[in-house]
Amino acid sequence: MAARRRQETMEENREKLISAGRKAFGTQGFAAASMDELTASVGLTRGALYHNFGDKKGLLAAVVAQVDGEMAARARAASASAGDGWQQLLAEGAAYIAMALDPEVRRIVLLDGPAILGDPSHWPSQNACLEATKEAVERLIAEGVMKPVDTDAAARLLCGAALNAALWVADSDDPKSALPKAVDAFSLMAEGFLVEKR
Amino acid sequence: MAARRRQETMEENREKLISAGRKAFGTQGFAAASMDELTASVGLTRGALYHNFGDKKGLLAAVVAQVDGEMAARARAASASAGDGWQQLLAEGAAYIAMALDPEVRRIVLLDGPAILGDPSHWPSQNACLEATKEAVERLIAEGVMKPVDTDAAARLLCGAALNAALWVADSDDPKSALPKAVDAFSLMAEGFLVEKR
DNA sequence: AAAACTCAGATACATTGCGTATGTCAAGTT
DNA sequence: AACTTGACATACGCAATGTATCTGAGTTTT
Repeated sequence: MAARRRQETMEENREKLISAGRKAFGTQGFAAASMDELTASVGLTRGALYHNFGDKKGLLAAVVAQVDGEMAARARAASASAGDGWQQLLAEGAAYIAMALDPEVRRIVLLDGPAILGDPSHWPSQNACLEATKEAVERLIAEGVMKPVDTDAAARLLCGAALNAALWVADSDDPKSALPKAVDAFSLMAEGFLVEKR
Repeated sequence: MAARRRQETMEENREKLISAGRKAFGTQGFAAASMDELTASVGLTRGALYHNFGDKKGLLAAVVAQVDGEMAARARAASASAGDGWQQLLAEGAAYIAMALDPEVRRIVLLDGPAILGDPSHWPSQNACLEATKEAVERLIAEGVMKPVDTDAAARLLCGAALNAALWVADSDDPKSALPKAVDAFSLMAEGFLVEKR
């Protein structure tokens, strides 16, 4: 057996734990997830966990950062294939609503994340949804498309509306039919920020 | 000592526990609150807790129901002293934003509530914010003031935006100055639902 | 009114799970 | 080749939940 590099295996183990964390936190929730089971499921012990992430919250933070990053990437993709700046903002919103239909995302990023780690705007991962939305809002205000409002407030309202709507869609009796309703209502409400209606 | 009625003392003890729950859950959060300390603080033991509420979550549900009810009352009051139907809706939204500045409300109703008890729209207390908003939206659509959208979706978006904005205000560096920004942006965004701008 | 019964709450116990202190052995260093 | 480092394992203490059993004040029955 060829001697493995130390840093190499450590990185692999970190990745294993984060991956297991996504599964456990996503399905059972943060509180119910046992760190003994989690670490054993990837052939390690809690020793590895506490060495790498400090504590249970540390693993959650790492998991959140990873999921958040992936969400940002998908939102950018959705935004890029849209038309003008305004439609890009709407596309991002719709993308976030759609992403929040993933139970893992809901549980980890929308429910346990804020409850355990505190407000998303203070996360080390700098909550990608908020950042992206804020940048888009700043651009649109500069272009005179959107009315001049506080960009942080507007970004928060838009994200909050989208993500909260997603929670509703996911928990509704018929998610398939609720999704377009949520997206429609979101687009309509967002138009309140427009200088001139379309 | 006069003999106390059985039901009477039981009701008193339930009230004591709920009151202690508000304090403990509101300051320490659900997970960190010790039921031993909580019950002892009102001169009882966990026996009373588990007998009355089944488990820790049961107490949280009772606390949420109480706080939720009080919020609804305050929202109705704010709504009643506003002008026409549309302004009433905005007043309710502003009231919810203001209420969410109370740390107890934030922690219990906005953070731990959804994470532990599940989606607010399925709470036994029937989340008063959603209900009130939904009724207001139905009225306004019937009157032709608001565009015809799905009422559940619109209510969810409005509440989600308001409450999420409140979380932002509370955690911002300068809540005092953030609050009006949040209320302004909320009012502006809500106008997206209007048939004709004001 | 005395005996029988109920049940709200106390007491005691079993279980689980986190975090920490210490040990250990392979990978890296001199 | 001896020494050092540090990633992870092992073992332990502690806290907290939930459950099973007990008790006695309050209520009903005879």
